[in-house]
Amino acid sequence: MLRRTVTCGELRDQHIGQTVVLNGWVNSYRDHGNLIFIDLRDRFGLTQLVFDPDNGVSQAMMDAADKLRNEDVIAVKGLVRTRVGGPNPKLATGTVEVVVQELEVLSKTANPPFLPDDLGKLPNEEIRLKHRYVDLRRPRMQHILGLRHRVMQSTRRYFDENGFLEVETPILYKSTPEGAREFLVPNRHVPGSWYALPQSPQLFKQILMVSGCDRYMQICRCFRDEDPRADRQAEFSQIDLEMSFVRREHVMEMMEGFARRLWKDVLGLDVPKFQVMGYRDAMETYGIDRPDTRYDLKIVDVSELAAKTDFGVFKTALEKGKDRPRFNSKKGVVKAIRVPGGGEKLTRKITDGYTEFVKGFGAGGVAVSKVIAGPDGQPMFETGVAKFLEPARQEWLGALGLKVGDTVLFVADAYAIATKAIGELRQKVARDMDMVPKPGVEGGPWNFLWVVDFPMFERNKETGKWVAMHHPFTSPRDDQMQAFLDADPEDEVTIESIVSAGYDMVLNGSEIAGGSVRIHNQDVQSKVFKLLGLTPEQAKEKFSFLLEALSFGAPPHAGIAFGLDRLIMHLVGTDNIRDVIAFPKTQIGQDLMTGAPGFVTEAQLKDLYVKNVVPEAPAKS
RNA sequence: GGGGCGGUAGCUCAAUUGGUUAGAGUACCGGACUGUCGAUCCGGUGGUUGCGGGUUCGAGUCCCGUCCGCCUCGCCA
Repeated sequence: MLRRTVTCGELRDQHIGQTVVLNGWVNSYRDHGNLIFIDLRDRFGLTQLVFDPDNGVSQAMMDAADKLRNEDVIAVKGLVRTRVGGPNPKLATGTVEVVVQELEVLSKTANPPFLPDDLGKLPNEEIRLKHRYVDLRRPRMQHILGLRHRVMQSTRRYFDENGFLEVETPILYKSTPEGAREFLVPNRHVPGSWYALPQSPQLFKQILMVSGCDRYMQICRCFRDEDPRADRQAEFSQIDLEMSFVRREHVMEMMEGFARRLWKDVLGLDVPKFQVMGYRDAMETYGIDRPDTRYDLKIVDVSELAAKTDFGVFKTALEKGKDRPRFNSKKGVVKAIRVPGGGEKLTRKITDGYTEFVKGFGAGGVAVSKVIAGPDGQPMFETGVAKFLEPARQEWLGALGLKVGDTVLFVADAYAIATKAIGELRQKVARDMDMVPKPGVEGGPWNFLWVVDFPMFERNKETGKWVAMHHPFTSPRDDQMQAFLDADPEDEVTIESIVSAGYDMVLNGSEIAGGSVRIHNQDVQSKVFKLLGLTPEQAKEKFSFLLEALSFGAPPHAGIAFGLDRLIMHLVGTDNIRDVIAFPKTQIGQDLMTGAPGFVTEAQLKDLYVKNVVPEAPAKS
């Protein structure tokens, strides 16, 4: 085989006169009869080859070149020269071409299902996933694979420099049925016993701290058997981290430094200092715990003013029950968003759509009004709920900062519903108003944000039981520790007021990392388990190894995990997680290329003491 | 589990109100062509309209079921 001396992205004017060997795929061929051009492609770029009979190409070679087709794999030896037909500015190698002297066809292709270019419309995703090896040849996909690689390299460098130890943790792990649904793996040695695949290495990394590792990192695979989304796969990757002898600020500082390094290494960008926002502020002002601060559209609580109107919808909502346990006993709320310039852009049709939209989150609808210039030139309300606002016109204008041309949107409901609905509505309005910058390098800005001071516990909607908002190993904030230990488990008001030492890193409205200071004290851990309704026996059965470890000299420790796939999505500017995973799965967990998951033989099942109870599932014989 | 959108040639799409032999571009095959660069020109092959039923004189089109892909709610400690 003719082995390459240069890649297809390498040749420049300085190489003119050299004899080189190239290997690659035929990206396109332009056959002029007695003159044939080939664009040869590899991961590194494109180079134009010429088969030119005026330059000593034999008839046999012309015949062979004549048969070349897109995606054939070839090796060529030839002379680098200036392009006779003028440069091609679209190619990095566009000033030169290689006059072929030797051709070796390494592999002929069958007619490919599609051509791996980024020029036209992509085939549908089903086809791309089935022939993933063709799809991955596309420059765009090669770029993403390369960027992901660079992120992982940069990650390892940064944490190595900062004293972190890369340690692998088991994939075959113990089932702990809290949290996400688990993937299970039978163990043939003990009939009826099962491993679970880890939702995350959470407990192992804590135990590594107790083990004296001091600082741990791992780029690890995690498994959660829940329905996927555009930004979520059942099998995904985390950059998993844990540190000993630190408090919240130390972790946040280290991780902010990491993000800053990543953006510098990968994109060459300097990221400004992160904002820090309390969970409560995030919920009040943005209606979500991961605010997108790239656009303003702040949410304003107008309950007090709304109570003074004669609008029945507001009044009814304000009478609603006290589902606002974490903050105070206030009942229903009325929340509003001022949309600058909405009067023109947000048509009746669009705002009618908003009512349907918020119904999806359980709210009744959206009340709308517009601010126009009145007869005296001063702003006044018109359309929608204007007549209910007009009596207190100045108060409303003042409270919301409304100007002529604005639209104001209201959602009135019980606290949790109104907050969620208007938070989602805010994001939809921003898209409709074209206020959301494009993602990726051309877009920006990069609004990094820490969200802190989450509640420790929240009520499960169905069972009414306390559940840990982050996970059961999250510590109360240092200044809340004693209050937590002293708290009467029946004292609902106190329990829900306890704030944790957790933190989420949010980028442009998406959670890219989450973590917490961990409990390193057995008493605190036991109290958490108790509040979560675990008896000491149950806690022991599930987590005895952790409790035991904590009893044998546990250092204060804290950690965080980054969603690697989401990080990459931001860095490349895509909203499809499958684009950043080499071999992703579909919505029902299938790999369309390999056909996984598949059926297994009865003999395999018998070995595992597992019986198939789905009669229609055809087992292979 | 619920809601929405989609599935027609290898690929991207079209096909009037249910009406002739389901078309076009591209890929592929054959031919022409010595400076192209998403080459061009001429000709050709290529279809279980996802699958299974039903309605009808007649179904890509209407109805029922089902499979698959995507988006989404629930879910994701």
